[in-house]
Amino acid sequence: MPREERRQHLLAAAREEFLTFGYQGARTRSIAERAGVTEALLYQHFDSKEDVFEEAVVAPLKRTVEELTSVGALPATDDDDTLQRAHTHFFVKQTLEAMTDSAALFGIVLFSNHQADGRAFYQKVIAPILDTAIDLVVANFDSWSHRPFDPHLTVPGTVGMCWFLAVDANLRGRVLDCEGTADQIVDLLFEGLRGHRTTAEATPEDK
Amino acid sequence: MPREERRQHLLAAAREEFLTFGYQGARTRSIAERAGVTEALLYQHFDSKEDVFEEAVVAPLKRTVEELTSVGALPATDDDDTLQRAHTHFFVKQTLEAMTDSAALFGIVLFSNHQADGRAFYQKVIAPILDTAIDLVVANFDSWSHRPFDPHLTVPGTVGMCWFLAVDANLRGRVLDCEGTADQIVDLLFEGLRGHRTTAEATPEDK
Amino acid sequence: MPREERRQHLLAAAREEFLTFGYQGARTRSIAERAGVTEALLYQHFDSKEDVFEEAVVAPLKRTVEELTSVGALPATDDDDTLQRAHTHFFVKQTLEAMTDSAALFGIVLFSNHQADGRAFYQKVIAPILDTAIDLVVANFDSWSHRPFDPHLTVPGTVGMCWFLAVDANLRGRVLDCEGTADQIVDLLFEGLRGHRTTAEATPEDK
Amino acid sequence: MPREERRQHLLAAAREEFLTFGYQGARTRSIAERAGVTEALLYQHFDSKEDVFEEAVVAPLKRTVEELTSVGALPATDDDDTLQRAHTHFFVKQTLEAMTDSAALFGIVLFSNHQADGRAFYQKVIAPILDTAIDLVVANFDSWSHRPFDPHLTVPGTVGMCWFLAVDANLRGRVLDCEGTADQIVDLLFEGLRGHRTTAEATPEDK
DNA sequence: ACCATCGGGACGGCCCGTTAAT
DNA sequence: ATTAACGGGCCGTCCCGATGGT
Repeated sequence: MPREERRQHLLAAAREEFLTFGYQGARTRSIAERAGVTEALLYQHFDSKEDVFEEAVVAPLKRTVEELTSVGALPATDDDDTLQRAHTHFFVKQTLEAMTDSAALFGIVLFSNHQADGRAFYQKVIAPILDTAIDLVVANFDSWSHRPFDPHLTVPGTVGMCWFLAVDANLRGRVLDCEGTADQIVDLLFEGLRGHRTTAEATPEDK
Repeated sequence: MPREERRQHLLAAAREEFLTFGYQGARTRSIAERAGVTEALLYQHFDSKEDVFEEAVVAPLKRTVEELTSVGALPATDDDDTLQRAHTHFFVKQTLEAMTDSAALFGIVLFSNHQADGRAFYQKVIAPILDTAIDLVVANFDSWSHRPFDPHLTVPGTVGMCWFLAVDANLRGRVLDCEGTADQIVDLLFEGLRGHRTTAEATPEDK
Repeated sequence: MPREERRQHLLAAAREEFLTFGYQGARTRSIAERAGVTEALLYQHFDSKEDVFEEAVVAPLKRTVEELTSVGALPATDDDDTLQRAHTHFFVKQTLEAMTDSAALFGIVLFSNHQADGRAFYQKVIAPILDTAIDLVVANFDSWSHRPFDPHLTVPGTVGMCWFLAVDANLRGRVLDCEGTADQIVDLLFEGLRGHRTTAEATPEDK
Repeated sequence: MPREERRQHLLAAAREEFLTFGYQGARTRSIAERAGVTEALLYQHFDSKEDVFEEAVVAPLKRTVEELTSVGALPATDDDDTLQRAHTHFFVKQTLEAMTDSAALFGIVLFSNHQADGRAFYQKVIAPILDTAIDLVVANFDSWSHRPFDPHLTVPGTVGMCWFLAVDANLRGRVLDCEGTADQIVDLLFEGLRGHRTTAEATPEDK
């Protein structure tokens, strides 16, 4: 088997193992077995267990996060409420989709880490992208009409919703309808639960 | 030292250790050292590492969850929007406060567990209380005026917000202002971000 | 409870435990539990686990062996075959009875000892009494009529028979009829050693 | 070193250790050291200490016992006293030789076992072959002339003699002359069991 | 004086992550 | 790419002293 393919097999096996047992609970032996090879071979592709973890779990997560960042950075300025909303919808959907695959990975990295450094990962990888997103929202603050709100709360809050919804679906063994869920989240964010008197169309279609 | 006190010391030490390193990463020796005793003594108070984990981490978490359930079960029926809102505010604040202490514990239990059984814990402990809360919302559905929404999304979504906000504060090393945060969350939930035309007062006080 | 009685209880409990699990397998905790007391108390009556073993297992065994020696030393000289036979019968029966109680104890001491010193016990305690018995037989060698035989084989051989018969009964969960068994053994021994009158009487009572 | 060879080395080392200290007294670390390797390697060849015991001690013992059984099952029917005697001689000698190697192993298995299951081993392995031998004797009961006797006593008795003689030699640090000992034992047995011609020849050759 | 509770140094079985030598 | 091998360490607990209650 070509070297690169073998490597990918090993990474997939490692991801499974780490997801199931966490970093400390994962066994290099099991990883090798999952990939159908000997342990020694694993150590010809990677330097150490930590290296495997980095490549199998942390790296993909970083990639996911970076994609989200670039996505969020899209159009920046526009004075239209509708566009703002479409923009948010896109971000939320993207986040949900990312979480569908990676919700558990986040959990592992944040809470089951090698050296109590979930905090480090968060501060170095997650927090910055949240801050970027917040900055973006702040930058657009005047370009659309809205009630006053604090992006330092709404942005992490929204991400938290997405994460937990993905975790919930995952742990219940269901699949998340990203598109529909994104619709509802965005609607909730922009309109709120309460019926708006003037916008007469809301009341009749009560569920 | 009296038996019960020693036990509490050990539990506190264990909680620290588990929070820092996860279940598999925690060392029974370290737990004992943190409590200033030998490992042997630890095993006179608990049967096994798993037992320690159960008592130090899982049990308190269950207690927290149960308190939330009882809190959520409060008044049930009322036809006033304001009351509904106050009610929600209370629940959100309670959740935030619970999360301030236990956010990381949840992470540990869900993602760094002994036998890949975070799922089991979720399905047996967390999911039911979410469902209870959802049922409650459904029961009150007709007692107040609101736009159509799906509690299966908004309830977990709100909890997810609270959790992540707590995790965020925790990992950034900040403290969360539960009261203020609850205010904002409830406002966001009920009113949405977008300014409501009729309520003319929203626009001027733009940040 | 009076000190001596408590001590006897402890010794009995210890004997049980040692018989069941051997020296290394026995747990001082279990011994105390069997006696219904705490471990600490055990150590007020005995200095160490080894001390307990010595008093509960080795000492009784020595006593048993010494009784056998004194028994074997009885009449010493007599020129009568019948007396010789009665004498042997007495010794065999005594041995069988001793073994009924102590067969397993011998096993423990010889094969499950603390420090590989089953050999030492054998050489210091068992071998001498075998040698004494052999000397006795040699001393009486000319006082009765018999075929030539080597006491160095027949004496240990006889003891071996007794031991194994007791072990067999013990492990099968049966009780040994010492009297009847002794009869048969002696008959077997003598009709082999002693010269026979004629064959006539043997054949008819064939089974 | 090739796997199988290493395995045999380990088994030999284990046998030594178990023979010296019994099951509970044996240390897996010592076994490995005796074999000149680390403990970790021991556990790549065997699943557990008990597994090692089974393979190093119990299995060889079973093999020994089975050989004895097949040996004992030889010619079954013959009407000649001499043949009967030769037959017995063969069995006794075989038993003695087996015991020379395995006497202590028997002791270990019966008296120093992991879980007080010497009894189980006896009932499952030893008792059946004794019973087989007894049945064999019973089957040949009418094919030769002899005094009445109970094989349920003489068969275990003979085995007991052989065992103890081997144990005695072993613990005294001597070697057993199997051939010569077998001669004497058979002589002892038969001149007791079988009817005798006349006494005349016995007396003069007194030792 | 008797007894139990608290406490620990030491080690036993097991095996994990990792390297040489093929 | 495998087979053989190991240093080190974890969980569990065993045997045994002090230190207080009654």
